[in-house]
Amino acid sequence: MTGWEAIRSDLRARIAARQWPPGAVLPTEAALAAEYGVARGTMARALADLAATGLVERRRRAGTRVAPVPVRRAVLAIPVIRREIEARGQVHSHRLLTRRAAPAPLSVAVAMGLPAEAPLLHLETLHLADGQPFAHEWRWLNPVALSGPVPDFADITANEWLVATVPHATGEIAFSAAPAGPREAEVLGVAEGTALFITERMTRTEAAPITSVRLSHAPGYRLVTAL
Amino acid sequence: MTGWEAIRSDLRARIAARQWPPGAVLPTEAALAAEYGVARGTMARALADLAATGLVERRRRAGTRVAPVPVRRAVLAIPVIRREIEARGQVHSHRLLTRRAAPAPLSVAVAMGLPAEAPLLHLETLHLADGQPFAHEWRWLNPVALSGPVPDFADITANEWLVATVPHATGEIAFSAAPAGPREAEVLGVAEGTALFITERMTRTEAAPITSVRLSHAPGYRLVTAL
DNA sequence: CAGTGGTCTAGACCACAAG
DNA sequence: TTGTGGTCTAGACCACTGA
Repeated sequence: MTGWEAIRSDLRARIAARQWPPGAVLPTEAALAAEYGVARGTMARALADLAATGLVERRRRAGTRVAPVPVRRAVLAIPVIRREIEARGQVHSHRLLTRRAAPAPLSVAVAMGLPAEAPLLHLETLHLADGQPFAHEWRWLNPVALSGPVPDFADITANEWLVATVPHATGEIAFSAAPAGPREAEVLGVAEGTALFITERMTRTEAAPITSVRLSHAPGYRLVTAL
Repeated sequence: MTGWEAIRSDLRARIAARQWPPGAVLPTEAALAAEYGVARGTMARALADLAATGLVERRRRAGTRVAPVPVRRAVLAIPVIRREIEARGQVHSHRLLTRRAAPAPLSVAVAMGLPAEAPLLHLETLHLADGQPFAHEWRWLNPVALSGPVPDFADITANEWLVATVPHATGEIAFSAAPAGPREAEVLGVAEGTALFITERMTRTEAAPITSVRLSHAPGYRLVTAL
């Protein structure tokens, strides 16, 4: 463990031991730096990290205090599906079920910030792990946002093509639960109404929305992270 | 926007514009610092932040390269339920449905790393938003990990009492979807089998496991974050 | 107004891993 | 072996905000 990480750990321990109970003010950066015998910059790094995880709150002039009602922050890793499946030691494959140009349904147009009926490309894909249905992907692509030609997605998934072509765009992601509709039930091989874990992603560049995708995961899917 | 944040934005834009395509190596810290006219420390800060979000990978001697297959990392804020409801402008209330000492069921004992039949305290709580069922909480508490007396939880929720008493412990959190069981259906006022969003949390100190809790959210619940 | 955190600098040494 | 990122230092100025 490096220096500033050791200091961070020690501060965590002292907070957990209630040396500074929730709401209490810690000594200033300068005082703590002196106590630990490090430069103020090092102390700042440790404290900034604690603030980033929501353990303490920092304000100029007011100082650093232990969060009274902590809002824990967890980092969620969101890999592409292929990676996710391969990380389990399974083989990923996919089947492109639908590929057609279509005007945006109203809900999709609103979510993407496009006019209703905007021309989009619609893709429907089934992802498989070791040949078993893993997730159903329902995607809308904005061809205007993509300069080059769009592949036919028979060999490469839209996700992988996009991260290679329009890498590192921004967006939002949402998680929810929903009953399987007729199409999801058929494709995933489950009963209609089965509880499914849903991931919805909106991706955009500064210039234009790129894609909106809804992933319905087969039963048993769990999203896990350290806290 | 501060200096290092502006540099981070600019680097993001240059990567998105494929000046450095996925897998490409960026100039060294020193070179970039010279280009932007800042100290190496400032450059390091911007690059470290990009690495933390998974956009670039950094290794000593090998340099900084754009992540070939980006694993995006999103920060998830996990507030206590009261805060979550109040943030929507609704009023939080709760009803303690069950409070009893009971031996741990096998699944709970395994999850908490305790011997089977370990004596635990079991709490069942319904959380309401503006009087409407919001979430059903099914909690197991390890009294051994709690030094002081345990309140009766009629007035304070277990969650709020815990964060005030055993603040800032570590643990894991998992999200999934499941059909409503008979109890959840009854308490939340939904049909049995309804798709519910499930949050499961395990919390521990270094010394001992503290609590295991399963939250079943009423339909319509969504967990949203920026990407 | 004055004290606090936020940021930046110029320099240094070290750990690591690629060549 | 040596170039790269990772970390640390001592100092400085500034922005914010509570007293």
